[in-house]
Amino acid sequence: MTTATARRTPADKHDERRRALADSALLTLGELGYARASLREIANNSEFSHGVVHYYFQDKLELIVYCVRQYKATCVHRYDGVVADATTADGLVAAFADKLVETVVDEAPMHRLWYDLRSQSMFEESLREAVLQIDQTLEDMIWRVISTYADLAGRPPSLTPRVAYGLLDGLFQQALLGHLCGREGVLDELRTEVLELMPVLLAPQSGA
Amino acid sequence: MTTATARRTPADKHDERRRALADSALLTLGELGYARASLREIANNSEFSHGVVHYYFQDKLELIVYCVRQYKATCVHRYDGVVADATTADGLVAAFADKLVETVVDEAPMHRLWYDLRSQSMFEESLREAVLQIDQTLEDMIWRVISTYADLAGRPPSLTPRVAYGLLDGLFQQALLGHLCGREGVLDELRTEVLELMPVLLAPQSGA
DNA sequence: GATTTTTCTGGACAAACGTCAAGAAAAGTT
DNA sequence: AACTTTTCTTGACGTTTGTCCAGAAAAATC
Repeated sequence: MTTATARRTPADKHDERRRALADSALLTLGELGYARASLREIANNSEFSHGVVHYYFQDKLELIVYCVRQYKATCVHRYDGVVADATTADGLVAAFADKLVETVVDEAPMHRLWYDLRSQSMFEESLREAVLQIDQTLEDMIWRVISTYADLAGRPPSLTPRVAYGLLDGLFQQALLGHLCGREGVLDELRTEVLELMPVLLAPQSGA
Repeated sequence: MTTATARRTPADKHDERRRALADSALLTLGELGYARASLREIANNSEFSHGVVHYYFQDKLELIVYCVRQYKATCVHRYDGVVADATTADGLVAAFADKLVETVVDEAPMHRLWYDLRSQSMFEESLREAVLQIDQTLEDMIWRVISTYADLAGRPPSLTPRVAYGLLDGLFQQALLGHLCGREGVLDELRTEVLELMPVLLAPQSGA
């Protein structure tokens, strides 16, 4: 039991299983949404049986919240590369816009789930704490982009982090809906919209 | 039967009943959300029995879509007064911001329902047509404000209607969530955010 | 006022839901 | 190898759901 392979404590294994179950559940949740994804459907799309859910989670809500928190962790560093690799202000904006478009395409199920849960939290109080935390993390994520952009441009941001996040989230949500509805050109629109919006988020150029 | 009081055809009465049922259903939907509002609960909060729903609507989805369309009709002229009464650019912005704040407070249930349904439409294709139509109407509504503002200020808008709506909708949604979560100061924040954002939506002042 | 048509009620149905628990299977321990 | 603990399966439970329907009640028509 003290071999090199037995490095995991039972508690670790328990957590690992929870993570695996949540990973699998996220797929079903992203496909069906919060309301229509039943525990049986979630279990059917996993390697587990439907009873095992209550072995690792107290109830459905705890599973959902755990899933969302886990998703947050993978999502919140999506634009870190954009920030790290940026050398010019315009380059950062272009890379950021591209990454946003890429996210709409590649991560559509996860993001509609996120918007679903945020809407549900307006009705279900037990979801609000997690939602507010995630929203804050996303706001921070966006602000890292904005403040780096401001540094590169040599101009301070003209809006608060909250507003900047609200604006970009609004655009993103519209684009996601349009994309899921099959509207043509919605991705290019998002890109140009972001390219036009970003300069506005900084204070007017002093020497103009 | 040809008296003055019998001016309504049977078809009219049928429509009237549908409207009354939808009005009642909207209350329950705004309280519980799309997923948790069952037809029985909707009927219980109305003057009808749960069976009558299927007399006036084919299924739950048709009722929901009808409700949302009906809500749209009452919602889309909320800012008409603001536009009509405005005499100066700054006055319009102030009145608009006040009206937005008032809407967050007074119409929170209806608006969280709207966000709920828009999120659901990302999963349920049968909701998308109605959602896109309403979104377009809301975009038009916002654009009437923006273009009037632009006229009064003597500066053209610097963004497309789609972007303007996306931005304001993002701010509004954040404020609504914050308000429902009981966060202090969120209403004043929304007001100042809008006051700061609106000038940005117009082209830079020519003579500055 | 009788008859037809429209409107509404309340119960019944199958299906799906979250939850639970008894016991099998596997893993770990001595 | 015997035993304990952990992990998982399976079936069952009580609700709740959307939908349907037989028939009552009301309205309209003649």
